[in-house]
Amino acid sequence: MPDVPTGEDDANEEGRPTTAPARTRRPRLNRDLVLAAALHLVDTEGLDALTMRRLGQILDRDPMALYRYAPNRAALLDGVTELVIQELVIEPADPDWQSQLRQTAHAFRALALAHPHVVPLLVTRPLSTPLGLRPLGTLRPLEQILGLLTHAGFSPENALHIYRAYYGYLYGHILNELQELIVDPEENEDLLRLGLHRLPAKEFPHLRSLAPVLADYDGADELDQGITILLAGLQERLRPDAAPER
Amino acid sequence: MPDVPTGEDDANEEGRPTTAPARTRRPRLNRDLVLAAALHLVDTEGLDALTMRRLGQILDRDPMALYRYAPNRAALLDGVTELVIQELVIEPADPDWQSQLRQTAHAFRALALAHPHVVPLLVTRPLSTPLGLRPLGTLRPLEQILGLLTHAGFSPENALHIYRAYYGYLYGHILNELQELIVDPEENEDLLRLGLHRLPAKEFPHLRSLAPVLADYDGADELDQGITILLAGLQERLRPDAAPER
DNA sequence: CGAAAGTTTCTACAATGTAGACGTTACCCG
DNA sequence: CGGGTAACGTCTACATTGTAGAAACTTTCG
Repeated sequence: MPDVPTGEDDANEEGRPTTAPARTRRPRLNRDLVLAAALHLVDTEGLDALTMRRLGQILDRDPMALYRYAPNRAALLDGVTELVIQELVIEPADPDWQSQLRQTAHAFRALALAHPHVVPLLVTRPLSTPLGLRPLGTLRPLEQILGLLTHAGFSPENALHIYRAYYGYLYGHILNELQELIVDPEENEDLLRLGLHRLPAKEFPHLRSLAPVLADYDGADELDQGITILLAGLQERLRPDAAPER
Repeated sequence: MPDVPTGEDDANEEGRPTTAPARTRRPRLNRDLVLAAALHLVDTEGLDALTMRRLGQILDRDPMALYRYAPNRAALLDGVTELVIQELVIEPADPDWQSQLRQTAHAFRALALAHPHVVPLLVTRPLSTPLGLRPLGTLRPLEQILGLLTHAGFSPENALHIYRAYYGYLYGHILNELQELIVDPEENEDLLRLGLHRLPAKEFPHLRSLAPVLADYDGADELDQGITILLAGLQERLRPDAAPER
């Protein structure tokens, strides 16, 4: 528990003779402040560190104060997810939809790598909320991509299909990449060798021999290849400017 | 809290004059029994229902007894994931790798739909364990797919790339599909309409107009299309029997 | 200055995961 | 078959968590 006042008695530091001094260093709370603090906490210490008490302590409030800004902890998590998703910027103006999608994919990847602990929320939290009821911020990328694609000449239905394949792959890639990466990259290779060495040679011949390849993983490149493949396939199957005929 | 003895005092039912009678209806516990019960619980009531106390109650043991079979709750969850993954069968013999991958994809999808509450574990739990240290059961599909692909003539490196793109898309599709489906399909359409209707028309024109299309979603078809696209792209890019030249 | 609305805190509680010591049962070997 | 040993199960206890409800404080505005 770092970066906390840690006063014995966590009242304000100087006594309170004057009426106004306690106000210093306690800007009025609001939802954005709370969520920002929550995100920071998750980023630096992981999901489990985000407890009401801990967050209250960081914001120098009683934990109960947080309930003014989120009805419960789950809502707080949703807020964090939304915050992260909102960082994603899409340029729906660009007429070159392929390069646009590619660029967005990399932006998304960067986002995920910047907030690895949030990714599990990102991919699973929406499972608890039906699409129609999600916070607007969460739906915006979907809308924008749809816009991008219809603007490029796809029928709405095809745009939706493309979006699904695209986001599907994107999510999956991110999960894959994080799985190979989240560990301390220093010991990564050793751990990998050691770990794979443990596997029974007869049962896992391929995996074992791939240790070196697994060790140097280029996520950006892997993503780019995947997107390329996908886009090529998509373009061939669903032509823009064509009637929906899939 | 259904299907539980619910005796006031949960000692054995008749007193204990004889020494052996309490044994009835209490088969000796073992890891598989515990995990099976855990999976069943998760399947029927969701992840949050899986508490040590609840599981102990179901197995008619003190909650502490479970710690003989899993060092902690997280390990239990991992066990459940592994259990589900092991249900996935892959036929590495089939020389037609494309149809094999397609078939496996559908098998995986079926698995996910059969255990929707486990999917979040499936995709995120591995994040906590470096690849080299995962339980064998978890790595087996990876190994098998690699086998399948090298057997089909791909270089090990290319096999790995294909695996990544493939599993990436697979994971992503599943997450997407569950997001559109997990709600009670009865009220699904209404909820969707209502939900989307809430969106500001100016900001979300495309999404709003897609409500009907969103409402009838054919996951199997969507998956199949995606796989087709991906495989086509892959085949074109990485030919089997060719030297690795990507 | 005083009332009303909005914030923050205090107190309290039920539920959870799990450590440690203790009892109980099953099994094995002489 | 009898006793010893190791595996299995239980009991008690505790620290931590989310959060309800009422009370106190702060700010705002008439």
